[in-house]
Amino acid sequence: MTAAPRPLRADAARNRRSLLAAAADEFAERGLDASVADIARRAGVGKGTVFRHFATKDDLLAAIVIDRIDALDAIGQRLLSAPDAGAALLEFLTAAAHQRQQRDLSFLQEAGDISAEVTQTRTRMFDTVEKLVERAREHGAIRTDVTGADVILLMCAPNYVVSYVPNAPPDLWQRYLAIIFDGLRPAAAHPLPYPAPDLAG
Amino acid sequence: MTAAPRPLRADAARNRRSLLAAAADEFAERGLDASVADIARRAGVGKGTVFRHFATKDDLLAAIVIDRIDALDAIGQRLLSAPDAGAALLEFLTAAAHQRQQRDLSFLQEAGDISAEVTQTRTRMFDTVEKLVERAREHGAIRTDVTGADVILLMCAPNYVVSYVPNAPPDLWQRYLAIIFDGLRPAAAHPLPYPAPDLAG
DNA sequence: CAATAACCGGACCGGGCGGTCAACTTTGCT
DNA sequence: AGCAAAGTTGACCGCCCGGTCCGGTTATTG
Repeated sequence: MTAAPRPLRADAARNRRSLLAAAADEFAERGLDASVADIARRAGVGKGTVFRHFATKDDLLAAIVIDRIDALDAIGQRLLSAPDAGAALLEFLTAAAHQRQQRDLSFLQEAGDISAEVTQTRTRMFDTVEKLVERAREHGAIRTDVTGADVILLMCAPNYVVSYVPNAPPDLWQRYLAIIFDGLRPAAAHPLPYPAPDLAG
Repeated sequence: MTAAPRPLRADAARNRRSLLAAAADEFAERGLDASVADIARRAGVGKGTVFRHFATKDDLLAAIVIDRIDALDAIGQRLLSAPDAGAALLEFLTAAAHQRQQRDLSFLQEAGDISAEVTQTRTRMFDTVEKLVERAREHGAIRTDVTGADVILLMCAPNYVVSYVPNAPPDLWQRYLAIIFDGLRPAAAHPLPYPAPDLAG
């Protein structure tokens, strides 16, 4: 499907790369409403060039988001065959938080349903998480009443929480990931007052 | 301090009230960048009137934020003399989440240091939370290695988490508050990999 | 019931945004 | 080297935003 009709010209490919990098940085610093003009300037490129490569600002965002989600999914896939299922889940969450900390990717979630491709990629990653959770549950590493959806939702909480600390040290998220993960352990085990949601809707 | 120099005229007072209500609703629905024009329309008032009552959009926001924080602080103060310190802390967090769920007040946090008065009010509430946490810790209701700052930071996580569920049932936050609170219990008790932050900075 | 001070409202302003386009430059093939 | 196709650029467009301002309106007071 969608076989690449033509290879990209050398300068175009180079510009595309700097554009993606600049956009990721700019979005990370300024949030979802970083301006296209600033992104272009940061990439050392005219504003028109941005729109040649990405029809819309949202398309640019989608390209970045898909890239990140795919990277996360790959990590998850690999961890599916790790020996300790509980440690694997924790490591996945650590990787996710770490990725979001390098460049604050809170916008990754804010960017809801930008395109069908984003939705699709995200669904793929959700599946992987579901499997990780199931495995951890079977091994008794996490309580039986939490689902993949729960973990997906809680996944970004550490970064969110830390984002309200003025000059936060870069690894502070580890503290809150630890607390939340402790809440997922069987030892915690107080009954949950509400059923888990279905993220497919 | 700041003794009211003149009572407000009847229509002015009425408009001010509708303006605050409309702004709260509009901010809740559209987020921090709801437009002043929309707020004015919703309040059945001209745009100029908004700026007569609140010199700036941020001032309007600050008025709402201060109101909410004060309400929360009052609840906290009351709970300081509750018999069960652990239950009191949980109830405070429940009240906080409930308040944020009625009208999504995520912007409450986003609205960082809008004014000195906001900072001051927030600091007051932080003190109350600190006391609640201390009491709960002394009663053995929560683990010894979590601080007031931890609780303050985790306080808004349930609402945040739920905000990414497409058509979330209104009480879903209870599930995530329960999980996170379980992570605060002594039973969880895995050592935390990072020291707690200082929110005063 | 005036008279006056307080208040209201919406046209208006400057600025920044996402996105377009036609003139110009670069690339890569022959 | 030469030339068509691909790529680049920045001025430009329409739009919406926060904030201003003044002519008209309304509440209050004696």
